[in-house]
Amino acid sequence: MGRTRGATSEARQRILETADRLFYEHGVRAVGIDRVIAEAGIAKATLYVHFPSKDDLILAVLQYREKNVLEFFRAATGRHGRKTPLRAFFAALREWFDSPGFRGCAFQNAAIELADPKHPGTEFVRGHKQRFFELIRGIVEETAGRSATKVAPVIALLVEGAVVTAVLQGRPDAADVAREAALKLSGEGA
Amino acid sequence: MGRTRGATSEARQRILETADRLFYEHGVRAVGIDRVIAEAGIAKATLYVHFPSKDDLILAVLQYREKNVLEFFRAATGRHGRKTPLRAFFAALREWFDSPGFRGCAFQNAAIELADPKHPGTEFVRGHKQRFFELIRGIVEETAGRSATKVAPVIALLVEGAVVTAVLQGRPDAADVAREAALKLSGEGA
DNA sequence: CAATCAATACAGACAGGTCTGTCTGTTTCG
DNA sequence: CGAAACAGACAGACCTGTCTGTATTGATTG
Repeated sequence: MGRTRGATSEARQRILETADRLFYEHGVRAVGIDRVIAEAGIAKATLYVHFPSKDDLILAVLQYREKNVLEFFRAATGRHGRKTPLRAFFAALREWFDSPGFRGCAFQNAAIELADPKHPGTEFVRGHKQRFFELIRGIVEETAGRSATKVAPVIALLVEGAVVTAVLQGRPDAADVAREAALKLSGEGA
Repeated sequence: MGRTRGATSEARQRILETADRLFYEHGVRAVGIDRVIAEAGIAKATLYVHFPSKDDLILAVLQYREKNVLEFFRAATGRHGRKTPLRAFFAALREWFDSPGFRGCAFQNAAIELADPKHPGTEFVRGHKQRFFELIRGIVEETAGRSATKVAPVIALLVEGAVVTAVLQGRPDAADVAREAALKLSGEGA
């Protein structure tokens, strides 16, 4: 092995994917480095070559995940059939809630586990939530026009609330409650 | 020492208060038993007499905290001046967000950290959320009458969303966004 | 009143495990 | 040869939970 180098390494990618999966399933603190290297099938030294510390790995995983998350919602909102963008967004949200292994927002979860507002991971999560809000605001604007400035923050709260509620209840129903309220708020009616 | 016994022990109470504070500030996993006993000023054996394992302590702390939380909101909602119960509730929510050391919902945080839906702590949190919802529903009913059945779940989502948003942003603004939306939904107008 | 007993809490060593991060040496492949 | 990854031992810290032995205190009893 040992062909590519730096940010495009195969081993690096395998580490990211494995850590992402394990961190999401069990939490960033509950999963040790040893478990990541065992399941990724790589050597410990290799991991520490690519990520100087576990905190660096956590941050890299969050960045890696954000790409996928934003892509998922943009794609799902884009390929809406006859649905409006807002309806398509909530369909994607519901789809996410229904997906196997759903355990809420990985960013929120990580921020809570890190329990330190100055941790690089937490700061990244803060940025992510702003970017996610911008995504929502863009979608709301397409439907609600200039009243979006007022309703977008409310819809964002509904979405956040639905995520934490769904994961705790183990049921996706909260997505529908949030959708109905959001449609009404945005003037789409139920 | 050694005067009282069982559930009324002074040492037991000191353990609960200390663990509650530490668990809330740093998380249930980040805080070790050694730190609890050091800051509570009790012996390790004493802790294990009252709580057979750390998981038992976590559960006991959650139960202890629920008493205080429900009391806080019931009291705050009860002693509203000219405010309606719903307005008083959101005033209390805002007060909580502004309180020093605010770090979101301890139950939600614990459930995320435990990352196991079958853990006794997680199951208790699930029950707590139901009880908290009933509290909200009761308050909404006093204002919105029979439409409460429809709007109470939405308001609950707004509240949950506001909590996680406020703690991540480090700002209490989300409480006001949620309040305005909730008042409108409940027919109180802005 | 004085001696004793039971309950409670104390201090802290200890075992056995896990954690992160470092390091040595080997293998694979271009 | 040289770059990358391999395997895995190791250090040092921390974790939970157990255990031994001591001190304090209220109640009991002679």
